[in-house]
Amino acid sequence: MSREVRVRFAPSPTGPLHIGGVRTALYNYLFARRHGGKMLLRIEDTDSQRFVPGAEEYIIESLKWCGIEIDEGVGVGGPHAPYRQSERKDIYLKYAMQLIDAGWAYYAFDTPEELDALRAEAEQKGDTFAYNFKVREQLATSLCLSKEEVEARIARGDQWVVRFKMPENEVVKMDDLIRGHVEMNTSTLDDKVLYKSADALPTYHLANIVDDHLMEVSHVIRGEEWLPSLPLHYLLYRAFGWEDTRPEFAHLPLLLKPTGGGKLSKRDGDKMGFPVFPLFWTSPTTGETARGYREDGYLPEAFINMLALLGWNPGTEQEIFSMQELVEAFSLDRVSKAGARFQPDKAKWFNAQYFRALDREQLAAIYQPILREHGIETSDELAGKAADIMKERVTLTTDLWDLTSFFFVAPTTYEEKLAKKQWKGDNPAMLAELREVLLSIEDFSKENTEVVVRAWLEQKGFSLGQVMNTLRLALVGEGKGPGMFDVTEFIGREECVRRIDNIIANLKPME
RNA sequence: GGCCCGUUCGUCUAUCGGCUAGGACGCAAGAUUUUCAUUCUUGAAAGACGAGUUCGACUCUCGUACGGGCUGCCA
Repeated sequence: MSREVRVRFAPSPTGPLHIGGVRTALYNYLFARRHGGKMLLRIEDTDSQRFVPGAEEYIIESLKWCGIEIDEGVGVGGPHAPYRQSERKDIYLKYAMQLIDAGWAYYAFDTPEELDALRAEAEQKGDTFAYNFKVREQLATSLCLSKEEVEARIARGDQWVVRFKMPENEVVKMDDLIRGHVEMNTSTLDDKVLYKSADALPTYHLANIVDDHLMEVSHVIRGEEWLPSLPLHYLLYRAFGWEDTRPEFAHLPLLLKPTGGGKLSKRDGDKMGFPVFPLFWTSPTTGETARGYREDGYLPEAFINMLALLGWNPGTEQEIFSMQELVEAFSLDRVSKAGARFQPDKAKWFNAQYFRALDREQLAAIYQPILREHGIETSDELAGKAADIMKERVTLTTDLWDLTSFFFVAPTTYEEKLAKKQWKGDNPAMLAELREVLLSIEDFSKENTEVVVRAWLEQKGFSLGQVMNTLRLALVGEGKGPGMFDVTEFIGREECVRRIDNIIANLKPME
């Protein structure tokens, strides 16, 4: 049986998407593209309590920044619209009732308080309360209440939920594309809530199965935290009579905190010393903010490349992958089983690799907004050139200004260590002489300037290091930066002279 | 606690019974360099433990330990 590949990314809008979610979306996307299928975006907002305004927009913008394209779903539309579960409300009740009618589910009237009490009681005895075959006939459920009583309770407006009637002692045999064959005994499982009358909304389990079926999803690729509910999902497909079209499942290894203490979560914010979100986020309720990869100066291609390799590998030694290359190389059976700790240093390395591959036009586009923030108006050509000269030293795009500001702004202070070493003895006089040499140069290209200056220093018997470092002190102010002839060419003859005059006038020789 | 999943260098990983266990990040040393970087070379660094299967186990089986997930009218 081969059917059209249709996968979905189905986040819950309870806050910003974290990088684990992005990776899940990415693997879904790669799988869809690899097999010529469709990528859907469904918003699972069935928990009215945890809904966070702005989260959906954030998710969409994040995917867009990452280059993960949605073929069908929220923000795009499609044949199975709507794709927001809160807008599909009326669909689910019917299915919940169908399950009750078929004996696969039942009404339960326990209040949250009663359940809390039962849990507390069990805990006191060192037990864990489970809502299952052992207790369901002793509780306020349609399994033991009379039909009249059930109807009366519903009619009078008592709140109820629909629970799945988990069979007793049955071994559910499941197959996972990543983990292989998995078996679980239903006696260890409990009767999950499928539908809640309080807000007339299904829970994840029901909505998920119904929507995946209705939307003709062929493969469910999701985090490993869902593995324990797989038997329930299998049983739901069976209860609905949809086993023939039940999707294949793949449970991805979790992304762990770098400290090793559990799975990465939204609450980690950026307290780990690196962003856990793709984009900057401001909480609409608390006003709290969290850093994002985009704002921190990462290139989306580098970010994606890094994420792709966290839990998957191509089996070759290739490390740098464009999205297209990822699509071509991706396969679920090369996804690893063990959780992966996120490693911030590697993300930086990827970014540095991608940054140096940028051409001047791309560099200018990235650098111009940063320059403007610093009050520098310049041409795209010069912005691109400045960034290009220094690009091998850039890790994050936010490094750019620190690394290249001297191209645009003359130094006002001089690094003490370098000044102590260079601004003494004959060096000030030597620099004054070099000023005249520079003034005399007609063709100020770096190649020509270098020829002239080298000839001069050889004739004078100066050492290259001495001259260059003193000149660096005058033009850059610090012991860093590109080759000095890159600097002279970039800032031009007049600016060179001006900066030399500046240091001679303002910095007293050391001794 | 119960159920489930996992376990190769510090980290991400390769190895699908024959290994001198490979690569990458990071780290260290050296070389190149007008500074800082880059680059290049080299190095240190791993099969959780115990049984079994086998001519042979990192690879298969079982147990133990450890890690993780789930155990909500959250997803």
